[in-house]
Amino acid sequence: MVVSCGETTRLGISSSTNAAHFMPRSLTRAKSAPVKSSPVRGSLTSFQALVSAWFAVHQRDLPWRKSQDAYRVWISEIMLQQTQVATVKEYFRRFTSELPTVHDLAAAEEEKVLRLWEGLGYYRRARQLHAAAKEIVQRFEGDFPQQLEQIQSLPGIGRYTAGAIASIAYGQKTPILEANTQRVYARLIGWEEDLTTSASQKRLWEFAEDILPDRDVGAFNQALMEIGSLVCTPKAPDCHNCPVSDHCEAFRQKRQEEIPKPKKKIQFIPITEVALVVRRKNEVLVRQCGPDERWAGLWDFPRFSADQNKPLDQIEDKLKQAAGIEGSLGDHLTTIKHGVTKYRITLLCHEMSFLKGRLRPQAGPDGQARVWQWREVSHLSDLPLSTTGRKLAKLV
DNA sequence: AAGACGGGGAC
DNA sequence: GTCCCAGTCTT
Repeated sequence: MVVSCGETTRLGISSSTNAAHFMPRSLTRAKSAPVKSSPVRGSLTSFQALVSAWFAVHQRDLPWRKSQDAYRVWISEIMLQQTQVATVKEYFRRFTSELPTVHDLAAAEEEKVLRLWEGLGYYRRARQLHAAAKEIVQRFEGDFPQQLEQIQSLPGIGRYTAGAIASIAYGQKTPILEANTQRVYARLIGWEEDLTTSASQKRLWEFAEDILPDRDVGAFNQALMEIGSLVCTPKAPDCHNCPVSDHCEAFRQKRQEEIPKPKKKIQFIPITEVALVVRRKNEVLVRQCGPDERWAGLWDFPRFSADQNKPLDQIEDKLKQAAGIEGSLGDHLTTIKHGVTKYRITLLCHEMSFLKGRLRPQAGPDGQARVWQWREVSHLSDLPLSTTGRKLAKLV
């Protein structure tokens, strides 16, 4: 490790190899006030310089890096929550092209916002984004707030996203901590414990704050995430091409594959469901999902949980009870297997022809009676649907 | 502290 | 198949 003159080593003034006695008295520190040791192995300024230099060369060309406009930074950060960069790219382009400003978003119909979000998942993000835009127009007169606390007060914005926006859009010295940086930081400090405990989170946020440079914080934060994404990967991290391997405790111990501890895996629960394409002339029956269920705000075909062994048992009764209409079960269309959080769903899709009855009136998510509706098949493209709903709609 | 919330990329 | 992803919000 190279320590340049004047920098503090990890051992601070207790190091016997530093050049303190060659320096003017004014640059040395009194023993009675020991300096806080560097948060990383070696010197912090060296670490920061290596991170920034690496980023200048290796950063990807991403659509949200073309400007620092707070609105665009915000949209990208929300889209990127639990969602990979590759997936977000095209969604970001389309969304910001259709709704270029916070005013456009605030004024848009929810249906339009959800349609732009369709396929991205975690749809609450889209509804909260929409709600936040309205709040920004009302509370902040259309100007995206700059104070960290105000940013985080917006729906859908937690500590990570607030820190990301404040640093990237406004250059504020605010820390971030997300999937990439949790892994990077845990390795840098050789953190042994499960990352999900509150003690671990506290330590990692503290580290994130301790390493911040005084300038270009937004680039620095993005650089650490980029290193996590491209170099310091969950499996087989590319330590020999890592700009900060000299500063990494896990690498020093050759335990980068063991740190951080793997997350405990979730036990999947297999379930069987039936979706119905209920036809009445050139219309089909659809339903808007309520605010407290999966795909809240999106539309879906009538869908029922079913017994794995006899999934179609009493299916006509289930439809009658839910929607108030009578139908006759028809052909099997397709079977779609998909996962939602901890569930592995086998979805049997069947035709059903309309016989008689009037749709049961029910209050929709906004209080209006439109949970169940007949929709022209040709207009299904206007409705925001879940991914399975869209697959089914394409077959209709 | 744990669970809910989606869908797809990468191996 | 498995693991993981630029998290947030609610129990």
